[in-house]
Amino acid sequence: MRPYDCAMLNTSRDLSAREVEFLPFDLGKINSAKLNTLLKHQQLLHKGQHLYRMDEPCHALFIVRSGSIKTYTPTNNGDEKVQGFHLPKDLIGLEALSEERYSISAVALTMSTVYKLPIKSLEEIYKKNPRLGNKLHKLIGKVIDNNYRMFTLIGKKNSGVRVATMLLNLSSQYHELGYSATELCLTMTRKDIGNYLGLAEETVSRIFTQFHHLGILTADKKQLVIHDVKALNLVATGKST
Amino acid sequence: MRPYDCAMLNTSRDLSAREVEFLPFDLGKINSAKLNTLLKHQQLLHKGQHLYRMDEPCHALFIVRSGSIKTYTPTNNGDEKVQGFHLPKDLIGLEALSEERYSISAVALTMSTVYKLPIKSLEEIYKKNPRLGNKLHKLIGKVIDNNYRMFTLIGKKNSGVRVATMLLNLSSQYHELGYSATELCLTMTRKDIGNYLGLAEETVSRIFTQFHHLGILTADKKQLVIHDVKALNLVATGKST
DNA sequence: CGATGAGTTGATCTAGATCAAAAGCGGTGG
DNA sequence: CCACCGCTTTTGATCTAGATCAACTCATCG
Repeated sequence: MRPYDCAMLNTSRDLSAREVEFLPFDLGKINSAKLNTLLKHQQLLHKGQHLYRMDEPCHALFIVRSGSIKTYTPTNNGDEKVQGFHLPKDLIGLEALSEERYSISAVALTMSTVYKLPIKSLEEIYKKNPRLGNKLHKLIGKVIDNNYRMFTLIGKKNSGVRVATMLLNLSSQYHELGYSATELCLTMTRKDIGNYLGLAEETVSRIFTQFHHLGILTADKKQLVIHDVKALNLVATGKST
Repeated sequence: MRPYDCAMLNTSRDLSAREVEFLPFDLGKINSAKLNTLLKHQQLLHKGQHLYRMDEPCHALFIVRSGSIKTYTPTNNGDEKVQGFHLPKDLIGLEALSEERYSISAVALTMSTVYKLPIKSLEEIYKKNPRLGNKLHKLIGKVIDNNYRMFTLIGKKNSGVRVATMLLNLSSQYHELGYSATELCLTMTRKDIGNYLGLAEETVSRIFTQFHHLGILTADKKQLVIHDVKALNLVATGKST
């Protein structure tokens, strides 16, 4: 299977059948004309370009369509806390619902496109299309559920488990998108990975070489090849030595 | 101001004006009869009793009305990861929206009461009462926003900052509920606090005595008195020595 | 080309974990 | 009422995973 390709995409406003596949909803009865009235516009982001910044007023949520988005909290001292890496089908911006103002920032790690879901249209979705509203709820639940998994990972697990788990998550997410689960492109730096997992970049690097020596994977710069998914799973579940 | 009191509460089905104050919604136009059709039943929990357990099917969200609820993820080895402590007005159970099955467990730390919000009624809320639906969205946003703060706290901050921040959060939450911000009852053990913050219980204990020596607080068993909120804030923001 | 940033590897240090012991304190049952 | 057990908390001593510091190698790029 082909590895994920961040190649250029069509950026027209209307959703084609192919694109609709990429939405995290089971669209069933909803035709794309109807959907277009809810998902207004899509937006193209170049590498390094921000989708939104902390403290900006929030008028919309976003669903990633292609590429890779990093969310992070800037800290007083110029540093940052990486909060997540978001691939196609991911919903982002929920954290802003409470204050109608983004409380974190989102930046494109590669050229990316996102669908814009105006907050005003949420009400309409719930009213006119309860099934879609239900899907949205499930997505919200998934975000929160995933957060709890992260708390366990960062609060209780050692560096090897953290890195292995993160790589497996990436792998399965790519797989669900129809790409290779074993050969993929890390869109983020070692430093970003470390920051996300509560580790130093040197530690991440060491774990990578350690996994390489165990024959589990090969990580050459951004290119990652997983040779032994089973072994990686054993590490992630703490069942390895 | 009186410290939070976990005393016995009336457990009748209908909401009195006094109780309505305790809901996290700005109820404005909504009269309590109408609300009763949405918030079915309330539930009394004794100390140690579970509200729900991981893997159980989920039919409802809950809003804490009184007492103190701990959520946690049981781990394979009989241990657990504490995910949160929930006080009145907190919404819990969102993580179950994605699978219609709870992915964590919730247990009462003191005698508590909760309002039950059946998932089926969510649709109705959005349809018939968009204002209330909007409030629900804000609550969801708040939960997620708070999760990001926790990621930063646990991924980047040292033990002193973690404990100070947690105590200040508790303090301000009690304050918002109309209780003393400086004199409060810790409903959880040191072990729970440590587990929640990614620290050993011994570390939490040491931080408490350290804060005591600095004149910041007195923690005698469950009883906490904050003597110097300003200093505690300095610690929490990393601006202290 | 120089420069700047990403990645790797080695040496050293330290915050906080772990291990150990003891004290306090309910609760229970005879 | 007392003896006992189990749980929580505290404090001290020791250990270690991972941070930090430092040096070097590549790529990429204006």
